[in-house]
Amino acid sequence: MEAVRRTLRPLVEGQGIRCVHVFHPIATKPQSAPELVRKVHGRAIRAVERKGKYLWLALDNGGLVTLHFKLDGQLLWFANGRELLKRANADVAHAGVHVDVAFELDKGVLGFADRRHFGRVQYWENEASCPGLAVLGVDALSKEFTADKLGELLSLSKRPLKEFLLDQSRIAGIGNIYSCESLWHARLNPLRRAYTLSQGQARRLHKAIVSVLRRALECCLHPAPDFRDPEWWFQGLEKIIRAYDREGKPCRRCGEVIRRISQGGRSTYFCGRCQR
DNA sequence: CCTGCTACCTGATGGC
DNA sequence: TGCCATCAGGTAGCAG
Repeated sequence: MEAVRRTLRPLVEGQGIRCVHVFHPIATKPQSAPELVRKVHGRAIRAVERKGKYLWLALDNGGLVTLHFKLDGQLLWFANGRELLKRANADVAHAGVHVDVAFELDKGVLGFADRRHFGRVQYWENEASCPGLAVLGVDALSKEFTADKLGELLSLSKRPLKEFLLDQSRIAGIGNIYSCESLWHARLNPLRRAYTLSQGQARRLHKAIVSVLRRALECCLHPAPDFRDPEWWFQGLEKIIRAYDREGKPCRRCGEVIRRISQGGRSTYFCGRCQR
């Protein structure tokens, strides 16, 4: 999401929103689509911000449009309204592309698409009024996320490390892939209870989280996303992945077979020998 | 407060 | 081929 924010910023910052289209109203649920259109029409985009996995357009009236991609959401970019209306939800043979919501700006059109319809585009009067945003803990890429802060959070939780890392209300921005990867790098077993870590282990985990996220961000920015291509997806992430989705393959550190278990309804991949 | 379960959707993949 | 089960980068809402 940070790579998306950085790429999107120069495209939209400072631009006026001339027209809002909601092609699939499910994308604004439980908010009403006409209300989103009414509130956002004619406003200007002051900034593009992010916390955890929430991305938002900060508007000139203090309001915001939050974009949450869930599992499959993505941004699209069209040259103008004519191109948008020609291609949005049209036949693939006619360069059609699935679009849920679109914002016609002074120069270009920003689209939001999620065929699975988990993702959301919503309007809020201020940051505090968006519940999902309000409950987020410290952002994992922020300077407030220090080793001491992580140590303190760990000491307050009895949950297994893997579930602890996925809890956005403690640390925001770590998902299933990066939690597996961080624990692999820190050589910590995902089933370990958070509060049982020593200070040294907490520092190791902090270092692992930060380095995994920084390297993933570098990866996702080179090359940067091209929102004009609806097929676009992050390139080169595979080359930094060490444990995720490697069930049955050898651990890249010790050679033991990577295991897959279920924790909190999600898959966890780890090495049972070198992660302790 | 905390934890665990289910729902929300669509599409890809693999076994038979 | 078809059919069915399972899986997917996330969160919200609910019961206990």
